[in-house]
Amino acid sequence: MLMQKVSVKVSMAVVRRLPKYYRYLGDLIQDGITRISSKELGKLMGLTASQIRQDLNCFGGFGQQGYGYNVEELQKEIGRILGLNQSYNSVIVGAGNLGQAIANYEGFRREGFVLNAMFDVNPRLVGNTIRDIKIYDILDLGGYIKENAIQIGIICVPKEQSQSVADTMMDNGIKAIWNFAPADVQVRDNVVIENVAISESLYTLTYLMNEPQLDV
Amino acid sequence: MLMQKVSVKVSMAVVRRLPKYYRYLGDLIQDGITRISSKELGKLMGLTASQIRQDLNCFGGFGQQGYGYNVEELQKEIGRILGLNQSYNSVIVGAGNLGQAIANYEGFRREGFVLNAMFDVNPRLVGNTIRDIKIYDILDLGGYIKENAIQIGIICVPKEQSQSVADTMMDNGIKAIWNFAPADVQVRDNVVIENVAISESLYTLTYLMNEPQLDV
DNA sequence: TAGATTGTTAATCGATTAACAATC
DNA sequence: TAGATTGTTAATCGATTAACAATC
Repeated sequence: MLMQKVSVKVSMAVVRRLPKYYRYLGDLIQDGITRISSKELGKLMGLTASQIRQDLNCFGGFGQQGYGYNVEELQKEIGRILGLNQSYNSVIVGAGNLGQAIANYEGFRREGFVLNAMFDVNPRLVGNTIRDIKIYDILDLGGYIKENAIQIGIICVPKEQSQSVADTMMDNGIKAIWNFAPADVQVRDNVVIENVAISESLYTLTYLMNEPQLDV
Repeated sequence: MLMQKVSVKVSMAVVRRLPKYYRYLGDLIQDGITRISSKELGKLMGLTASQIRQDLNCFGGFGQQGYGYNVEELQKEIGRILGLNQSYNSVIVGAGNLGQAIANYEGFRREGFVLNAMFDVNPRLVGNTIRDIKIYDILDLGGYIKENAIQIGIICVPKEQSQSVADTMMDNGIKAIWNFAPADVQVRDNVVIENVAISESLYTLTYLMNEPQLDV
Protein backbone atom coordinates (compact mmCIF):
# COMPACT_ATOMS: atom_id res chain seq x y z
CA MET A 1 0.00 0.00 0.00
CA LEU A 2 1.29 3.38 -1.01
CA MET A 3 1.35 5.78 1.88
CA GLN A 4 0.74 9.44 1.22
CA LYS A 5 2.92 11.15 3.79
CA VAL A 6 0.77 13.91 5.19
CA SER A 7 2.49 16.36 7.48
CA VAL A 8 0.74 16.46 10.82
CA LYS A 9 -0.29 19.86 12.11
CA VAL A 10 2.10 20.94 14.82
CA SER A 11 0.45 22.66 17.78
CA MET A 12 1.11 26.33 18.40
CA ALA A 13 2.38 25.46 21.87
CA VAL A 14 5.25 23.62 20.22
CA VAL A 15 5.79 26.23 17.50
CA ARG A 16 6.15 29.01 20.06
CA ARG A 17 8.88 27.10 21.84
CA LEU A 18 10.95 26.67 18.68
CA PRO A 19 12.40 30.20 18.65
CA LYS A 20 13.44 29.71 22.26
CA TYR A 21 15.24 26.49 21.41
CA TYR A 22 16.87 28.31 18.54
CA ARG A 23 18.07 31.08 20.81
CA TYR A 24 19.40 28.83 23.56
CA LEU A 25 21.18 26.61 21.08
CA GLY A 26 22.75 29.69 19.52
CA ASP A 27 24.04 30.72 22.94
CA LEU A 28 25.48 27.24 23.44
CA ILE A 29 27.28 27.43 20.13
CA GLN A 30 28.78 30.74 21.21
CA ASP A 31 29.92 29.10 24.41
CA GLY A 32 31.62 26.38 22.42
CA ILE A 33 29.28 23.59 23.56
CA THR A 34 29.04 20.98 20.81
CA ARG A 35 26.67 18.43 22.29
CA ILE A 36 23.78 18.45 24.74
CA SER A 37 21.22 16.02 26.11
CA SER A 38 17.52 16.80 26.42
CA LYS A 39 18.04 16.65 30.17
CA GLU A 40 20.72 19.34 30.20
CA LEU A 41 18.90 21.55 27.73
CA GLY A 42 15.75 21.19 29.78
CA LYS A 43 17.53 22.29 32.90
CA LEU A 44 18.88 25.32 31.08
CA MET A 45 15.56 26.33 29.59
CA GLY A 46 13.26 25.35 32.42
CA LEU A 47 11.55 22.56 30.49
CA THR A 48 11.34 18.83 31.05
CA ALA A 49 13.60 16.55 29.02
CA SER A 50 10.51 14.70 27.94
CA GLN A 51 8.91 17.80 26.52
CA ILE A 52 12.00 18.68 24.54
CA ARG A 53 12.17 15.23 22.98
CA GLN A 54 8.47 15.34 22.18
CA ASP A 55 8.79 18.77 20.62
CA LEU A 56 11.75 17.88 18.46
CA ASN A 57 10.22 14.63 17.32
CA CYS A 58 7.37 16.54 15.72
CA PHE A 59 9.91 17.37 13.04
CA GLY A 60 12.27 14.42 13.01
CA GLY A 61 14.79 12.45 15.01
CA PHE A 62 17.65 14.86 15.40
CA GLY A 63 19.36 13.11 18.28
CA GLN A 64 21.37 10.01 18.82
CA GLN A 65 20.80 7.45 21.55
CA GLY A 66 23.45 7.51 24.22
CA TYR A 67 24.84 10.77 22.92
CA GLY A 68 22.20 13.47 22.83
CA TYR A 69 22.04 16.21 20.24
CA ASN A 70 24.70 17.92 18.20
CA VAL A 71 24.16 21.54 19.13
CA GLU A 72 25.16 23.12 15.87
CA GLU A 73 23.26 20.65 13.75
CA LEU A 74 20.14 20.94 15.88
CA GLN A 75 20.19 24.74 15.78
CA LYS A 76 20.53 24.65 12.04
CA GLU A 77 17.61 22.23 11.74
CA ILE A 78 15.38 24.36 13.93
CA GLY A 79 16.40 27.44 11.96
CA ARG A 80 15.35 25.66 8.82
CA ILE A 81 12.03 24.65 10.37
CA LEU A 82 11.44 28.27 11.37
CA GLY A 83 12.24 29.35 7.84
CA LEU A 84 15.39 31.20 8.85
CA ASN A 85 17.45 29.54 6.13
CA GLN A 86 15.98 31.97 3.65
CA SER A 87 16.02 35.70 3.21
CA TYR A 88 12.97 37.99 3.53
CA ASN A 89 12.18 41.41 2.18
CA SER A 90 10.44 43.67 4.67
CA VAL A 91 9.24 47.18 5.25
CA ILE A 92 8.51 49.08 8.43
CA VAL A 93 5.54 51.42 8.44
CA GLY A 94 5.83 54.07 11.13
CA ALA A 95 9.30 55.54 11.59
CA GLY A 96 8.87 56.69 15.17
CA ASN A 97 10.95 55.40 18.06
CA LEU A 98 9.65 51.86 17.88
CA GLY A 99 10.08 51.63 14.13
CA GLN A 100 13.58 52.98 14.47
CA ALA A 101 14.39 50.59 17.29
CA ILE A 102 13.44 47.65 15.09
CA ALA A 103 15.30 49.11 12.12
CA ASN A 104 18.42 49.37 14.25
CA TYR A 105 18.25 45.88 15.68
CA GLU A 106 21.24 43.96 14.34
CA GLY A 107 19.83 40.57 15.12
CA PHE A 108 17.26 40.58 12.35
CA ARG A 109 19.71 41.51 9.65
CA ARG A 110 21.93 38.70 10.87
CA GLU A 111 19.09 36.20 10.42
CA GLY A 112 18.46 37.17 6.83
CA PHE A 113 15.77 39.80 7.22
CA VAL A 114 16.31 42.59 4.72
CA LEU A 115 14.73 45.89 5.62
CA ASN A 116 14.10 47.45 2.21
CA ALA A 117 12.37 50.64 3.22
CA MET A 118 10.48 52.55 5.88
CA PHE A 119 7.34 54.62 5.55
CA ASP A 120 5.79 57.45 7.51
CA VAL A 121 3.12 60.12 7.23
CA ASN A 122 5.26 62.78 8.88
CA PRO A 123 6.80 65.01 6.16
CA ARG A 124 9.67 65.79 8.52
CA LEU A 125 10.71 62.15 8.50
CA VAL A 126 10.08 61.41 4.84
CA GLY A 127 13.31 61.59 2.87
CA ASN A 128 15.53 60.86 5.87
CA THR A 129 17.45 57.65 6.23
CA ILE A 130 17.98 55.34 9.19
CA ARG A 131 20.98 53.10 8.79
CA ASP A 132 20.91 53.69 5.04
CA ILE A 133 17.24 52.79 4.94
CA LYS A 134 15.21 55.46 3.25
CA ILE A 135 11.94 56.71 4.72
CA TYR A 136 9.23 57.12 2.10
CA ASP A 137 5.85 58.75 2.17
CA ILE A 138 3.22 56.30 3.31
CA LEU A 139 1.27 57.02 0.13
CA ASP A 140 3.96 55.11 -1.76
CA LEU A 141 3.57 52.01 0.42
CA GLY A 142 1.36 49.94 -1.87
CA GLY A 143 3.39 50.52 -5.00
CA TYR A 144 6.64 49.83 -3.22
CA ILE A 145 5.46 46.51 -1.81
CA LYS A 146 4.33 45.30 -5.20
CA GLU A 147 7.40 46.44 -7.10
CA ASN A 148 9.91 45.10 -4.62
CA ALA A 149 8.27 41.81 -3.74
CA ILE A 150 8.03 42.65 -0.05
CA GLN A 151 6.94 39.65 1.99
CA ILE A 152 6.83 40.99 5.54
CA GLY A 153 5.16 44.20 6.68
CA ILE A 154 6.02 45.58 10.10
CA ILE A 155 3.41 47.92 11.56
CA CYS A 156 4.59 50.55 14.04
CA VAL A 157 1.84 53.13 13.65
CA PRO A 158 -0.82 54.18 16.19
CA LYS A 159 -3.65 51.69 16.57
CA GLU A 160 -6.13 53.88 14.70
CA GLN A 161 -4.14 53.45 11.48
CA SER A 162 -3.01 49.86 11.94
CA GLN A 163 -5.84 48.10 10.11
CA SER A 164 -5.79 50.41 7.10
CA VAL A 165 -2.01 50.01 6.81
CA ALA A 166 -2.51 46.25 6.97
CA ASP A 167 -5.18 46.44 4.28
CA THR A 168 -2.86 48.34 1.96
CA MET A 169 -0.18 45.77 2.59
CA MET A 170 -2.51 42.88 1.81
CA ASP A 171 -3.92 44.57 -1.29
CA ASN A 172 -0.40 44.57 -2.65
CA GLY A 173 0.47 40.98 -1.93
CA ILE A 174 2.21 40.97 1.42
CA LYS A 175 2.49 37.51 2.95
CA ALA A 176 3.01 38.27 6.65
CA ILE A 177 2.31 41.11 9.06
CA TRP A 178 4.13 41.80 12.30
CA ASN A 179 1.92 44.24 14.14
CA PHE A 180 3.10 46.33 17.09
CA ALA A 181 0.06 48.57 17.29
CA PRO A 182 -2.02 47.79 20.39
CA ALA A 183 -4.99 46.57 18.38
CA ASP A 184 -5.41 43.18 16.74
CA VAL A 185 -5.19 43.45 12.98
CA GLN A 186 -7.43 41.15 10.94
CA VAL A 187 -5.92 39.31 8.00
CA ARG A 188 -7.23 37.47 4.98
CA ASP A 189 -6.62 33.88 4.00
CA ASN A 190 -3.00 33.09 3.16
CA VAL A 191 -1.69 36.06 5.10
CA VAL A 192 -0.15 35.33 8.48
CA ILE A 193 -0.20 37.70 11.42
CA GLU A 194 1.54 38.22 14.73
CA ASN A 195 -0.15 40.80 16.89
CA VAL A 196 2.45 41.68 19.50
CA ALA A 197 0.54 43.90 21.95
CA ILE A 198 3.52 44.66 24.16
CA SER A 199 1.45 46.10 26.98
CA GLU A 200 -0.14 42.71 27.62
CA SER A 201 3.16 41.52 28.95
CA LEU A 202 3.37 44.49 31.34
CA TYR A 203 -0.12 43.87 32.65
CA THR A 204 0.71 40.23 33.20
CA LEU A 205 3.66 41.47 35.24
CA THR A 206 1.51 43.65 37.48
CA TYR A 207 -0.90 40.75 37.89
CA LEU A 208 1.94 38.59 39.11
CA MET A 209 3.21 41.34 41.42
CA ASN A 210 -0.14 41.41 43.14
CA GLU A 211 -0.90 37.71 43.07
CA PRO A 212 -1.73 36.45 46.52
CA GLN A 213 1.12 34.36 47.88
CA LEU A 214 -0.63 31.11 48.53
CA ASP A 215 1.82 29.26 50.69
CA VAL A 216 -1.17 28.04 52.70
CA MET B 1 -17.75 24.84 60.20
CA LEU B 2 -15.60 27.86 59.53
CA MET B 3 -14.29 27.90 56.00
CA GLN B 4 -10.91 29.41 55.28
CA LYS B 5 -11.35 30.90 51.85
CA VAL B 6 -8.19 30.02 50.03
CA SER B 7 -7.70 31.66 46.65
CA VAL B 8 -7.18 29.04 44.00
CA LYS B 9 -4.19 29.43 41.76
CA VAL B 10 -5.28 30.81 38.42
CA SER B 11 -3.54 29.25 35.43
CA MET B 12 -1.18 31.35 33.33
CA ALA B 13 -3.32 30.56 30.28
CA VAL B 14 -6.13 32.50 31.90
CA VAL B 15 -3.90 35.27 33.23
CA ARG B 16 -2.45 35.97 29.79
CA ARG B 17 -5.92 36.44 28.38
CA LEU B 18 -6.87 39.05 30.96
CA PRO B 19 -4.98 41.95 29.35
CA LYS B 20 -6.68 41.14 26.08
CA TYR B 21 -10.11 41.26 27.72
CA TYR B 22 -9.10 44.53 29.29
CA ARG B 23 -8.10 45.99 25.95
CA TYR B 24 -11.18 44.84 24.05
CA LEU B 25 -13.49 46.07 26.78
CA GLY B 26 -11.71 49.42 26.70
CA ASP B 27 -12.36 49.64 22.97
CA LEU B 28 -16.03 48.81 23.56
CA ILE B 29 -16.30 51.60 26.12
CA GLN B 30 -14.84 54.00 23.57
CA ASP B 31 -17.45 52.83 21.09
CA GLY B 32 -20.19 53.56 23.59
CA ILE B 33 -21.16 49.91 24.09
CA THR B 34 -22.50 49.46 27.61
CA ARG B 35 -23.37 45.77 27.73
CA ILE B 36 -22.13 42.60 26.11
CA SER B 37 -22.75 38.87 26.31
CA SER B 38 -20.02 36.27 26.47
CA LYS B 39 -21.19 35.15 23.03
CA GLU B 40 -20.70 38.57 21.44
CA LEU B 41 -17.41 39.21 23.18
CA GLY B 42 -16.20 35.80 22.11
CA LYS B 43 -17.03 36.53 18.50
CA LEU B 44 -15.13 39.80 18.72
CA MET B 45 -12.04 38.28 20.34
CA GLY B 46 -12.00 34.92 18.64
CA LEU B 47 -12.75 32.94 21.79
CA THR B 48 -15.66 30.70 22.76
CA ALA B 49 -18.36 32.11 25.01
CA SER B 50 -17.73 29.17 27.29
CA GLN B 51 -14.09 30.05 27.72
CA ILE B 52 -14.87 33.65 28.54
CA ARG B 53 -17.35 32.65 31.23
CA GLN B 54 -14.88 30.14 32.66
CA ASP B 55 -12.11 32.71 32.68
CA LEU B 56 -14.13 35.39 34.38
CA ASN B 57 -15.53 33.02 36.95
CA CYS B 58 -12.03 32.36 38.24
CA PHE B 59 -12.36 35.78 39.83
CA GLY B 60 -16.06 36.13 40.52
CA GLY B 61 -19.48 36.36 38.97
CA PHE B 62 -19.41 39.64 37.12
CA GLY B 63 -22.35 38.98 34.85
CA GLN B 64 -26.07 38.77 35.14
CA GLN B 65 -28.25 36.01 33.76
CA GLY B 66 -30.31 37.06 30.80
CA TYR B 67 -28.35 40.29 30.45
CA GLY B 68 -24.67 39.63 30.04
CA TYR B 69 -21.92 41.86 31.36
CA ASN B 70 -21.78 45.57 32.00
CA VAL B 71 -18.82 46.60 29.88
CA GLU B 72 -17.55 49.42 32.04
CA GLU B 73 -17.92 47.51 35.26
CA LEU B 74 -16.24 44.43 33.86
CA GLN B 75 -13.31 46.40 32.49
CA LYS B 76 -12.84 48.05 35.84
CA GLU B 77 -12.91 44.68 37.61
CA ILE B 78 -10.36 43.17 35.27
CA GLY B 79 -8.18 46.25 35.66
CA ARG B 80 -8.31 45.74 39.40
CA ILE B 81 -7.43 42.07 39.03
CA LEU B 82 -4.46 43.03 36.86
CA GLY B 83 -3.36 45.54 39.47
CA LEU B 84 -4.03 48.52 37.22
CA ASN B 85 -6.01 50.33 39.88
CA GLN B 86 -2.76 51.35 41.51
CA SER B 87 0.23 53.39 40.48
CA TYR B 88 3.73 52.03 39.93
CA ASN B 89 7.16 53.64 39.99
CA SER B 90 9.45 52.46 37.23
CA VAL B 91 12.79 53.06 35.59
CA ILE B 92 14.08 52.21 32.13
CA VAL B 93 17.67 51.07 31.83
CA GLY B 94 19.02 51.58 28.34
CA ALA B 95 18.00 54.85 26.68
CA GLY B 96 18.43 53.71 23.07
CA ASN B 97 15.62 53.60 20.57
CA LEU B 98 13.69 50.89 22.33
CA GLY B 99 13.99 52.55 25.73
CA GLN B 100 12.89 55.82 24.20
CA ALA B 101 9.99 54.17 22.41
CA ILE B 102 8.70 52.81 25.71
CA ALA B 103 9.32 56.12 27.47
CA ASN B 104 7.24 57.86 24.84
CA TYR B 105 4.35 55.44 24.90
CA GLU B 106 1.32 57.32 26.24
CA GLY B 107 -0.62 54.22 27.11
CA PHE B 108 1.46 53.30 30.13
CA ARG B 109 1.25 56.71 31.70
CA ARG B 110 -2.50 56.56 31.26
CA GLU B 111 -2.66 53.28 33.15
CA GLY B 112 -0.81 54.63 36.16
CA PHE B 113 2.76 53.71 35.34
CA VAL B 114 5.11 56.48 36.42
CA LEU B 115 8.46 56.55 34.68
CA ASN B 116 10.72 58.12 37.28
CA ALA B 117 14.03 57.99 35.49
CA MET B 118 16.09 56.44 32.74
CA PHE B 119 19.66 55.16 32.87
CA ASP B 120 22.38 54.61 30.32
CA VAL B 121 26.11 53.99 30.09
CA ASN B 122 26.58 56.36 27.16
CA PRO B 123 27.93 59.69 28.46
CA ARG B 124 26.36 61.41 25.47
CA LEU B 125 22.91 60.42 26.65
CA VAL B 126 23.45 60.95 30.38
CA GLY B 127 22.06 64.32 31.44
CA ASN B 128 19.56 64.53 28.58
CA THR B 129 15.84 64.27 29.11
CA ILE B 130 13.14 62.42 27.20
CA ARG B 131 9.68 63.78 27.81
CA ASP B 132 10.94 65.44 30.98
CA ILE B 133 12.44 62.17 32.14
CA LYS B 134 16.07 62.58 33.06
CA ILE B 135 18.69 60.10 31.90
CA TYR B 136 21.15 59.19 34.65
CA ASP B 137 24.42 57.34 34.63
CA ILE B 138 23.86 53.64 35.06
CA LEU B 139 26.20 53.70 38.05
CA ASP B 140 23.48 55.56 39.93
CA LEU B 141 20.86 52.89 39.23
CA GLY B 142 21.05 51.01 42.53
CA GLY B 143 20.91 54.08 44.73
CA TYR B 144 18.06 55.57 42.76
CA ILE B 145 15.91 52.47 42.98
CA LYS B 146 16.32 52.28 46.72
CA GLU B 147 15.75 55.97 47.39
CA ASN B 148 12.73 56.30 45.15
CA ALA B 149 10.96 53.05 45.95
CA ILE B 150 11.04 51.88 42.35
CA GLN B 151 8.94 48.74 41.88
CA ILE B 152 9.35 47.98 38.18
CA GLY B 153 12.61 47.85 36.25
CA ILE B 154 12.50 47.90 32.47
CA ILE B 155 15.58 46.49 30.77
CA CYS B 156 16.43 47.77 27.29
CA VAL B 157 20.15 47.06 27.21
CA PRO B 158 22.06 44.54 25.05
CA LYS B 159 21.72 40.95 26.22
CA GLU B 160 25.27 40.83 27.55
CA GLN B 161 24.40 43.39 30.22
CA SER B 162 20.85 42.31 30.96
CA GLN B 163 21.51 39.92 33.83
CA SER B 164 23.88 42.26 35.67
CA VAL B 165 21.38 45.11 35.34
CA ALA B 166 18.72 42.80 36.73
CA ASP B 167 20.99 41.84 39.61
CA THR B 168 21.55 45.47 40.52
CA MET B 169 17.82 46.03 40.40
CA MET B 170 17.12 43.08 42.67
CA ASP B 171 19.89 44.02 45.10
CA ASN B 172 18.05 47.27 45.62
CA GLY B 173 14.61 45.88 46.18
CA ILE B 174 12.91 45.94 42.81
CA LYS B 175 9.73 43.86 42.70
CA ALA B 176 9.29 43.25 38.99
CA ILE B 177 11.43 43.19 35.86
CA TRP B 178 10.24 43.72 32.30
CA ASN B 179 13.09 42.51 30.15
CA PHE B 180 13.43 43.34 26.47
CA ALA B 181 16.95 42.01 26.03
CA PRO B 182 16.97 38.83 23.93
CA ALA B 183 18.17 36.66 26.81
CA ASP B 184 16.11 35.28 29.66
CA VAL B 185 16.94 37.02 32.91
CA GLN B 186 16.89 34.91 36.07
CA VAL B 187 15.13 36.29 39.12
CA ARG B 188 15.08 35.51 42.82
CA ASP B 189 12.11 34.57 44.95
CA ASN B 190 9.52 37.31 45.29
CA VAL B 191 10.68 39.06 42.14
CA VAL B 192 8.52 38.61 39.07
CA ILE B 193 9.81 38.64 35.52
CA GLU B 194 8.52 38.99 32.01
CA ASN B 195 11.10 38.15 29.38
CA VAL B 196 9.72 39.61 26.20
CA ALA B 197 12.10 38.30 23.51
CA ILE B 198 10.48 40.15 20.63
CA SER B 199 12.27 38.16 17.94
CA GLU B 200 10.45 34.99 18.97
CA SER B 201 7.30 36.48 17.57
CA LEU B 202 9.01 37.20 14.24
CA TYR B 203 10.35 33.67 14.00
CA THR B 204 6.90 32.30 14.72
CA LEU B 205 5.71 34.43 11.83
CA THR B 206 8.25 32.99 9.40
CA TYR B 207 7.35 29.50 10.60
CA LEU B 208 3.72 30.19 9.76
CA MET B 209 4.67 31.67 6.38
CA ASN B 210 6.37 28.42 5.47
CA GLU B 211 3.96 26.02 7.10
CA PRO B 212 2.76 23.44 4.63
CA GLN B 213 -0.83 24.13 3.65
CA LEU B 214 -2.49 20.90 4.65
CA ASP B 215 -5.83 21.15 2.94
CA VAL B 216 -5.53 17.47 2.15
C1' DT C 1 30.44 -4.28 26.59
C1' DA C 2 27.96 -1.11 29.84
C1' DG C 3 26.08 3.34 30.29
C1' DA C 4 23.64 6.91 28.47
C1' DT C 5 20.09 8.82 26.13
C1' DT C 6 17.10 8.83 22.47
C1' DG C 7 12.42 8.06 20.09
C1' DT C 8 7.95 6.72 21.12
C1' DT C 9 3.99 4.81 23.46
C1' DA C 10 1.09 5.07 27.48
C1' DA C 11 -0.54 7.58 31.53
C1' DT C 12 -1.60 11.75 33.59
C1' DC C 13 -2.75 16.18 33.97
C1' DG C 14 -4.83 20.47 32.69
C1' DA C 15 -7.42 23.36 29.65
C1' DT C 16 -11.26 23.94 26.66
C1' DT C 17 -15.82 23.00 25.26
C1' DA C 18 -20.51 21.45 25.95
C1' DA C 19 -24.55 21.25 28.51
C1' DC C 20 -27.98 22.83 31.49
C1' DA C 21 -30.21 24.36 35.74
C1' DA C 22 -30.60 28.79 37.85
C1' DT C 23 -32.28 33.24 37.37
C1' DC C 24 -32.46 37.93 35.77
C1' DT D 1 -44.14 35.52 31.77
C1' DA D 2 -40.85 34.01 28.16
C1' DG D 3 -36.34 34.65 26.44
C1' DA D 4 -31.76 35.28 27.17
C1' DT D 5 -27.67 34.38 29.26
C1' DT D 6 -25.13 33.49 33.17
C1' DG D 7 -22.45 30.37 36.56
C1' DT D 8 -21.04 25.85 37.05
C1' DT D 9 -20.63 20.92 36.47
C1' DA D 10 -19.50 17.24 33.34
C1' DA D 11 -17.37 15.65 29.06
C1' DT D 12 -13.90 16.13 25.81
C1' DC D 13 -9.84 17.30 23.98
C1' DG D 14 -5.01 18.30 23.88
C1' DA D 15 -0.64 18.91 26.02
C1' DT D 16 2.69 17.38 29.27
C1' DT D 17 4.98 13.91 31.81
C1' DA D 18 6.42 9.23 32.72
C1' DA D 19 8.19 5.00 31.29
C1' DC D 20 10.90 1.99 28.69
C1' DA D 21 12.54 -0.64 24.69
C1' DA D 22 15.79 0.48 21.15
C1' DT D 23 20.33 1.59 20.17
C1' DC D 24 24.40 4.41 19.85
